[in-house]
Amino acid sequence: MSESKAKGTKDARKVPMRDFSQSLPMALLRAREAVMRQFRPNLRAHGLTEQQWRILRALAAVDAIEVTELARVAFLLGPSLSRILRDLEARGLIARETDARDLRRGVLSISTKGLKLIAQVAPNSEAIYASIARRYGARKLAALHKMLDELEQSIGTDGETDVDADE
Amino acid sequence: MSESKAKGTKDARKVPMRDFSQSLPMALLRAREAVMRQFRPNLRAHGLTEQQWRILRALAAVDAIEVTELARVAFLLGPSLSRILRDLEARGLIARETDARDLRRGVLSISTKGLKLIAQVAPNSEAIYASIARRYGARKLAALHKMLDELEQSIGTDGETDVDADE
DNA sequence: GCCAGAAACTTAACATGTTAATCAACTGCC
DNA sequence: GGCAGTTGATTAACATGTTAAGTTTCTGGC
Repeated sequence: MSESKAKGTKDARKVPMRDFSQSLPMALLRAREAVMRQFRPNLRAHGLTEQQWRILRALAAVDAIEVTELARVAFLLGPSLSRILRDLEARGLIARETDARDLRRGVLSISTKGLKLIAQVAPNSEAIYASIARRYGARKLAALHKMLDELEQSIGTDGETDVDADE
Repeated sequence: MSESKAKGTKDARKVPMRDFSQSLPMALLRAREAVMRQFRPNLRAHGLTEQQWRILRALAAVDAIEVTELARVAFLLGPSLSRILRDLEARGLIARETDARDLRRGVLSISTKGLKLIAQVAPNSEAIYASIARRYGARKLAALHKMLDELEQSIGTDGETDVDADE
């Protein structure tokens, strides 16, 4: 019933490697997609993408913030951020000015219009999150967060994981 | 020293919502990125993207497979898959033919050249994975996999999570 | 055996991810 | 005080994510 539809499934393996079922990136991707599938419709209904929403939330949490720092906080690469900021500014959801001490730096802040939009989206978004927490278990969710953080730490710390390195 | 550089950080919150630190999608994204950052250089050195690698791996594990089934297995959307298959076929890494019984269906398989490429990439890739498993802990990694699967299950099962739904 | 509707892909259009290159502004050093 | 090197940010170019529309082929009912 749930067997693969591929022909010759039985021992058709041609290379010595883990199966997808043991792929960590895949597992993380699948889990994330399952979560995001819950949020996207709500965001889309308000004309927002996931990344735009991340930026608005980050801006709403502070008075003002520089572009580079925002990229770090919202976990976006510079080029993506540049494009999105251009759009959000054009839509009047954010405001930007230049740092007087360092003309290279851009300083961003959310607009009143942006805050209103957040107020419209947040409730439903929070409810969806609560639903996930309820179904998965709040305690378990906290444990998952902890394990993900630790994974990030154990990887980020040191090691290039370069096989040919002496170490 | 490590405090936020944003001005007025203290209680600058303007909206009632969770902080990013409690965002599940962000946590999953960060963890995944930390992992992928380890693999990407190796793949890129062989002219492969993450998704192209997923497809080759999936094809190497079977004799032949249909496009739709491959999309499911490699967790890619149809449009992305179409583009990637076009490129991989042009590079001679895969072969495709049409199902004689149903001319709509495309049947894919990996080529000898594709298998050779996998053989070149896989060892290093496996070593990187082993390094992650060693640093994070094999037992813990297995537990994380389990929790991610359960998260996916608890979300995927039923519920639209629509706040306005009666349920 | 024909035709409406479904199914399997593919194309299209727009947004983001990713790396490299560019550009303007700043910093340190001589 | 001027220039090499660095930094903050954007632009460029290509690949994928995402949703909608289009194409070809099947399938079922008449």
